[in-house]
Amino acid sequence: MPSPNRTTNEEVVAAAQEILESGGLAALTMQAVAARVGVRAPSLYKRFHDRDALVTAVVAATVAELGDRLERASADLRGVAHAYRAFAHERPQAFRLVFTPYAEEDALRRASAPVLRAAAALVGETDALPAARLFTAWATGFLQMELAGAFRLGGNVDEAFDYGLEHLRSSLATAQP
Amino acid sequence: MPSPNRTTNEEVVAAAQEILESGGLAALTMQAVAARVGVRAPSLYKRFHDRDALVTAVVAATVAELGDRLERASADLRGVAHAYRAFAHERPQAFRLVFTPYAEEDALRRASAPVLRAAAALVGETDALPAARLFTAWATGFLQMELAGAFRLGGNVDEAFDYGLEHLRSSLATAQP
DNA sequence: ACCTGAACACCGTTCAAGT
DNA sequence: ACCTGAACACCGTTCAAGT
Repeated sequence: MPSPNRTTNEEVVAAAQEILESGGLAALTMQAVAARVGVRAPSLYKRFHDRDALVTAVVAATVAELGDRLERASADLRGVAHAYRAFAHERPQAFRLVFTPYAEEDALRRASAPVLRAAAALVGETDALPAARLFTAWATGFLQMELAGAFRLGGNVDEAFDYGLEHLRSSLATAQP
Repeated sequence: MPSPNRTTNEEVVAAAQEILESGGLAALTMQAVAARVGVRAPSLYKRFHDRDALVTAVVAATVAELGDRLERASADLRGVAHAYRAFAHERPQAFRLVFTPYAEEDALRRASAPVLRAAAALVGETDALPAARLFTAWATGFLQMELAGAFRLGGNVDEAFDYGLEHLRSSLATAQP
């Protein structure tokens, strides 16, 4: 065994996450990632089949971290909502990739467990799934629009988020159509 | 004037839209677009400053078409919602770019006029803006998740959309928190 | 005036050759 | 066993030269 490993998959993914966040997806090149971990680009192909596989691994790591954040947030829907938004603000580039074909289904399901629990606490187990979907769709769309700058049309964005959150909370808590 | 124009900006954008929809953003190369309109890639730089400017023009055309569709839909929130979803299904690749920094703010505002009117019809002029935002965020997030395949976890997606739509409609119609 | 071939920098990817 | 230089195909972009 003349050559020990000079890096690890985890180190490569972490380097890729940093490059993604500071320069966007276009900056996430095999050469940039390789340089950051101290190897040459061809070495990365021992670890990831191609650039797409590396991006997929980056998104998987992002989704797992998002899930951890939601787990640690206060367990009601308000806590989950604000943790979700805080994560999107800290990692806008990575967040934008969470709802693309790069994301794998089982990782998304694991990360959504805290949302499902918070929804169940509000509306009961029976209606938890549709309620969680309604909430997640709204929060995801809101953040996507906020990150894209679609809210520059005046008005306080923090207040708009809380307005939507409280509206959804009260409507979910009272009735199911 | 020895050389008349061999193409037009509109033709270039239309070609780019077709390539985007059939092969995704990565397939939208200057060479592919040029070939489709019968010129060489360098000619496109007479019309668009760079690839980013061309993609921006593609998104602007998409947003304008989306606005036309929403205008022609039946003017209530149900009609607008289903027209929005139908457009996303027909043009998933283009739709995905609508809420990114490629989209320009004034184009988005024009396209959202029908949503604002439908919201006003439901909740009155005073609360139309927050209601329209709540609806748009939900619909956008739902479609983003649907297109990303995040709803494969069983259940009828059409029913989930209508469930969310009716829930939002009734909660908007009854009370503002 | 518009278009193009040629050129350059850069990227993804492969692979034979190094240690 | 892992890493790399060299090579190839491809892309964005510029520009002098064609008509």
